[in-house]
Amino acid sequence: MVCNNWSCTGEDHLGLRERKKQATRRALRDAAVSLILERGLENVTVEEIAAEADVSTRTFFNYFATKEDALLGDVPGTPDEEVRREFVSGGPTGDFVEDLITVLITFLVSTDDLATQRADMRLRKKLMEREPQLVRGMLARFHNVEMELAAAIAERTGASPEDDRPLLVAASAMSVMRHTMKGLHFSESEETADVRAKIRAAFRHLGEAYGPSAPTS
Amino acid sequence: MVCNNWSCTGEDHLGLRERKKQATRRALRDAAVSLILERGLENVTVEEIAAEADVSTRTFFNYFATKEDALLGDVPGTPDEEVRREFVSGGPTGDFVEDLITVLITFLVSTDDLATQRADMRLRKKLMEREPQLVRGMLARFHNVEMELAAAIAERTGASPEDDRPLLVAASAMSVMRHTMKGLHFSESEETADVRAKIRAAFRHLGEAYGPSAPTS
DNA sequence: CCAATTGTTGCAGACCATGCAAACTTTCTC
DNA sequence: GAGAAAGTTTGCATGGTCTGCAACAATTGG
Repeated sequence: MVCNNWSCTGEDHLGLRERKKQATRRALRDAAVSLILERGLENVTVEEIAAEADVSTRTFFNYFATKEDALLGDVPGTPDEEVRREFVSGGPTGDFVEDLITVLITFLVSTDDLATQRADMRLRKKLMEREPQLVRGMLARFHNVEMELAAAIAERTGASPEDDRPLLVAASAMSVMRHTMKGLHFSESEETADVRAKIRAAFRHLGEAYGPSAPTS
Repeated sequence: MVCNNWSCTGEDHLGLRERKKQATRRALRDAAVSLILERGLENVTVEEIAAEADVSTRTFFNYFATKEDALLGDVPGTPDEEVRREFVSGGPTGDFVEDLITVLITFLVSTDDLATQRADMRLRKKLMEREPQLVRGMLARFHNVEMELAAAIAERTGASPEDDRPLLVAASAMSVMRHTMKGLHFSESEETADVRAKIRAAFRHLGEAYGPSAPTS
């Protein structure tokens, strides 16, 4: 990978135009995050963010629809298409919960390199603590993921379109994921296996709480 | 209950001032809902809503912080205090899931009379279908409920403050509730017992999906 | 180097939302 | 009841968000 003044993350053989766009986007995002961590969501205007990133206010809105968008960024879009296909066709292990966890994890780690990813996650966590209103927007994004996940589950289990249980399972799985994320620190020492174990424990706890032999905890 | 030109729902022995306020609030809410169902969220301004309710634009904002607020209204606030206390102290049946369902149901039915309640719910459903953006706000409201619920669960189970499993259980319970609400029609023929059965079935399904003897569906 | 494409910018304008002070209405007190 | 106290409504001014448009600038491809 090659680094220059503008870009350090993407593929190299992109045109100048594309690289500049990525750079501007990142500059805006960074400006938004740092200013708002410093002064709070209400005390920073789009105008100031744009100025910090050396572009016009108007340009800000060419990149992000709202101020929140600049902060929450391009969080978990769709899962990796390959992972999705494997899940739908019953893989990789054949165990429903284990395979579900695999999919959930791919929502967390996207295409960027791992270090950047983790740093972004830590920043996002800080932002949420500073400005709880942002949780709102985050939940909305998760809702989109939930829909995708439900579709995948329906496909894997062969549920009929009227059957809405896949929606239920997807919704609760997203609860598990949200919950697990809250407990993560996104530090260097956190291994994927640890994350998997945590998610597994959460599912197990739900199974025990709601399952056939429901205890009182 | 006594009805007059302004108010038909609340207690009767309220002062004139209070009755007028309730009436204005309802007028604004009704105006917002009907205009937006008719023309869409983007094509109705606060000015128009206020005009329809015969108050000034400024007054609108004395009642609601945002346009969305007028639509989603005073949805599930806190659960009935009495129900909460009973749940916390291990009642009413002693079975965790059953008692949880009881609490969830009280979130759905508040102090208003049942017919109004159901009509409001139907309207809200229509609004959501017409304007999916509103789901966002609804999720945010549910998030508050989730926190309350988690606190109640923690209290009942005696979990220590660092134990975050109550949060997990509350989150998934809210998923169940959201899911169940989607399947309800809020018609006159829907009995509380039916609702309870549906929620129970959903919990059971989760228990089976994630439980010890996890099947592949 | 020219032409097509794409990105940036400023401007005008609509709308949302809040603070403030004046006018008005209800309630309280005597 | 009359008048003071408390609470509500309203207009006005202001600042901020966001969009459409048209001119301008930069990149790309031949």
